[in-house]
Amino acid sequence: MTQAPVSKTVSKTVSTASPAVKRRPKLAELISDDIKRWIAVESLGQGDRLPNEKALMELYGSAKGTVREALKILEVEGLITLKTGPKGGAVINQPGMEPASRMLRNFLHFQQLDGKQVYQLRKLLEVELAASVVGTLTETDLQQMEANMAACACCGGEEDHRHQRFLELEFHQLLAKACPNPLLAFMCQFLNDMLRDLVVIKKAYVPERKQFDYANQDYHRQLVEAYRMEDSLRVRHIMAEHMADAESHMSALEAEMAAQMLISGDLLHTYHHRSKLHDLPSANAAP
Amino acid sequence: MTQAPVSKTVSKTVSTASPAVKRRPKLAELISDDIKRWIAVESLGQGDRLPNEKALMELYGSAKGTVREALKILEVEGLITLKTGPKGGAVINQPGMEPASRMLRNFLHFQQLDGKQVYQLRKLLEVELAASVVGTLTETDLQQMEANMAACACCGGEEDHRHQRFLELEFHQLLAKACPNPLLAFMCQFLNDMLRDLVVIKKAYVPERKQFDYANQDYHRQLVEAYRMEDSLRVRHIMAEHMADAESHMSALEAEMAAQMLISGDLLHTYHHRSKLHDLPSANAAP
DNA sequence: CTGTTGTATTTATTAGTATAAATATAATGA
DNA sequence: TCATTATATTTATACTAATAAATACAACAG
Repeated sequence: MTQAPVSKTVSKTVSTASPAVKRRPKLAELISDDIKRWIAVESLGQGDRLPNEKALMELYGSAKGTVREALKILEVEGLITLKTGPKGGAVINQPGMEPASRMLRNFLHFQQLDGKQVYQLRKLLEVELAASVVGTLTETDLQQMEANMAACACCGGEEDHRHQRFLELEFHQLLAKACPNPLLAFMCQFLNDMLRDLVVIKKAYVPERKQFDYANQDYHRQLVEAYRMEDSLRVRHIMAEHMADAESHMSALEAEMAAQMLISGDLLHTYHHRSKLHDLPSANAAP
Repeated sequence: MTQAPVSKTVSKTVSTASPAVKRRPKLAELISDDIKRWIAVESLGQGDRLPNEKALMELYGSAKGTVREALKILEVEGLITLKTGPKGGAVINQPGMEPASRMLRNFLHFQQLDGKQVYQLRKLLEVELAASVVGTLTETDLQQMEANMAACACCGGEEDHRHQRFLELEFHQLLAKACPNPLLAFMCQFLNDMLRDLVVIKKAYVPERKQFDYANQDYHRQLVEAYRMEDSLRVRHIMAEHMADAESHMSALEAEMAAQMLISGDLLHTYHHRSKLHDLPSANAAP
């Protein structure tokens, strides 16, 4: 009815604005960008609701599918969640680290990244992070860390060494969660997640290095001790040693990572599922 | 015809696989995950083609819209690009840093991040990066850096100080591009991009501090000098000083960032466009 | 008051159709 | 022979309509 010219206006405005080089922006992208701008300008947050699909349809003069695609973009970016039913629809969601983490893994999947490079960063960032939480750790935090150490020490016998590594990394995640610098926290958590998934994937990862486990536990013990007396310098020193030690124990298995980066977190449990695409008669063709 | 049971099979398999807590995964997500798995397992890259929409429709026994949504997800994640025409369709694309960068900004938009925290990381990472490219810089790289310095020195007079900052950051981008560690390179480029957009947004950003510009130019000059003689320690020292100096000159405007994080890069030029959503009679409601 | 059932609302998915864009190929002209 | 133009084909893009699924809320029975 009256919405057709509206659609025309939008697409024309932007197609002239982006002068030459790139492709014509798709309608759904324009809409999602517009909504994003709206979120930013109105500074919406957690729980605020977008108009429902029908309203957006007539607002932008687009069809349902187009609006859905726009919303899908925002959903993939973690900015909204879509629910069905009344009180459903698109609600603003302040994204956690997962979307960013997932994208970073997508990026790294096609790069060559080895364990040495991971530890090049970990040696810097974990130390900085460790120092940055001195004085900000609550008693609850410390207790969680101690609980983690207890779990580590308890099942340290003939149990699965992979579980040890899990707990070891969980300790560092606790630290990261307490970090006041969100960027630093993100980077450390990302590195920990990568190492954790590496432990999952490489099932051969059971090199019976008990001494390594014991050393880690000792480092953690010393760290908590230093945290309790809020000795920043000591924390730095211990963590630096801890990371250097971990790097030196880095197995050859960790040397090549970034191969299975795409299959992250949630997808790991279905890793062995056959892809439907395998049944294709002839699909790919590389010139 | 025969594809209806296929669809049923997929949804049933996974709905039982994810036991309790989360919502039923949507069909489009399952498909996109499956394609992702396919990409990883077959280790496809750059230019390999996915089957066209029709083929995917009958392969997964889903409707066009669903397949389109699945492809949309992969497109947002930067893993494929969709083109029309013959030889068009979905082609694998190894994503650059942009998608990850965008998501990270989405995340940070809702956190509180200030300039101090940015420099907490920059002081570590830029130094490490600077040192890591010693010996790997090509003559071309060095010439580009010198060209950048020349541009910096030339327009240094009464010109726009914002342009100075642009060039200054461009110098660091050159370094980042040469870094062999993709993660370190990403993080440094991300920090630079954030600072760059900050310069764009804050139009009031013209504090006539010529001394700062001159100091930066001198640091850069010294860096290139040290790079030419491949003096790793000297590079570290200069960059550390450079960053400390930059932090000390950090303006109050940079203190609060992370407010306009959502409106990144490409969207900045349309920043003042009115959002269509503003015309809404009554949309949002926060309980 | 409590638990169940029904109903309304909203998204999710499907189906079909039509349009526009991009490319390859054939036809045409020089 | 070569370049240019026209045409046809392939493909995504967009729209319309209709059904299915899920949830909140109200009505109802115990």
